[in-house]
Amino acid sequence: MKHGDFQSCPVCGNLNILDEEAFLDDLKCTIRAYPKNQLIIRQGEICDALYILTVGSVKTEIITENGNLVSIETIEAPRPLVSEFLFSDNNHFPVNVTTLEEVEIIKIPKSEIMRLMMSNPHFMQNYLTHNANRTQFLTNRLQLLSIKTIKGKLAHYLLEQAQGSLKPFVINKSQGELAKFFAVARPSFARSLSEMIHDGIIRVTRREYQILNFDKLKELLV
Amino acid sequence: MKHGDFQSCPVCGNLNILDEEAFLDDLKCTIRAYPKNQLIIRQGEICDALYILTVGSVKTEIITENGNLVSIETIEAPRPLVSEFLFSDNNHFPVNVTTLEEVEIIKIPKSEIMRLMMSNPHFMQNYLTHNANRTQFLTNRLQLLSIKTIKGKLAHYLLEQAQGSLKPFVINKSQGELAKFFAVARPSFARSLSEMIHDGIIRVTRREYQILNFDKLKELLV
DNA sequence: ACGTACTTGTAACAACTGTTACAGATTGTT
DNA sequence: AACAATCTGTAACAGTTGTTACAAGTACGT
Repeated sequence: MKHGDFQSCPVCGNLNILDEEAFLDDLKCTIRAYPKNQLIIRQGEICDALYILTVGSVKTEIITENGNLVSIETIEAPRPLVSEFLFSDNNHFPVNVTTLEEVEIIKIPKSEIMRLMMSNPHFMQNYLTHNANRTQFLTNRLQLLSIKTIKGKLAHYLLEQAQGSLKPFVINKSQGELAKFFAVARPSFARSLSEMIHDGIIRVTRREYQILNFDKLKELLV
Repeated sequence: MKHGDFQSCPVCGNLNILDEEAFLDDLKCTIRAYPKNQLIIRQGEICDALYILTVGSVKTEIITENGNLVSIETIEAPRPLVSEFLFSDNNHFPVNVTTLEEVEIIKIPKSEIMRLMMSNPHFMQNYLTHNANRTQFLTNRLQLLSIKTIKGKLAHYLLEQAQGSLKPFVINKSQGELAKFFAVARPSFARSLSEMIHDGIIRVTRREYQILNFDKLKELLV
């Protein structure tokens, strides 16, 4: 079977696998494709396998009690999906996962992961590092959400994305998606955005953003 | 050396250690005590060891760009501190850790953790499970912060704490601490709280909370 | 090129939250 | 018991955000 780029996955890469086919056969994993815009993991479902996205991209979201969706992130192949929950005592997915395009996913049972972990120190190290990175991502997300104003959130996010450069950069999200990312209402986000544009702090063309005034942008964090 | 309850730590427990003294001596770890109200880990510092809190309790907080503090959680012995960041690529602590009382902390170098992980499957399993639980905690925190109203946040939190019971329960945080936990201003929190009391939804005596009307409380989530 | 689905801009108003300030209550300490 | 430190209640006002609604713009497939 032909399949996606397995070896450059942050968890499954660098394992010194000579024969990938034989390795995957031996692993008792299943490979499956899903169409675009399909909900493949529901919040609350049991998590007893590691999912590896080898082709395509997905998004993860939380459903809040009032039915709102808060986006967590978009994930692009090759990368594990929600690997950080596999070993938790309460092994239920805390998020929804939805495909953004046609995807291919390898599903590896938890028992196999345990075996791999024991036998392959590289795999273990990869897994630990990946999960630690995930936690840092979530902590950063927490910090973003704890900023009280929309302009402050956007400033935090833009400063992070721009990485100190004055060059324009693309944020591949619509305003609606950004609003969900910031957990705010879409028209409110649009208002804050247009005020910042009007004040000459940033410039926006389609999904291309450019910071015009770093100092004013940083002031919005205060 | 006498020290705290090491063996019931979620990561270090159940390791079939016969001689704890010998184990700790062999581990090249250091044990150290800190006084009350001391900042022991600063946000941004390098993280290259596992910290295990064996006596006392600490709190963790994030400093946002505008200088506000957002509390993440309080941690009680015995438990590892910020173990979830030890293996990240960017190995800086993303939080401050401050003692709430006199504490004792065991510090184990990262290299020793790697060795333990390889040689002791129990330790590895413990570590994985603990970190997975931490990630679930953070995801839950994320969900809480994404609720837009203060009453909604409090409702979410109280419903979680009460666990379906009508009996009073204690939340060991002041209003100021709860406000920091919810990332809102203290007087705003007090106002929302007093309105909910006035509306007969909850009853509060000191730090004892009781839900009087589950239905109305759940409505606040909408 | 046409239509559909999605995206953006904007307005008016209600609702909510932050800020600042101060007085009174509670707690822990000496 | 007295003191200091912390915590709580509350008020007025400004500032920010949510809601709803609608028009206009853009992207995409056939």
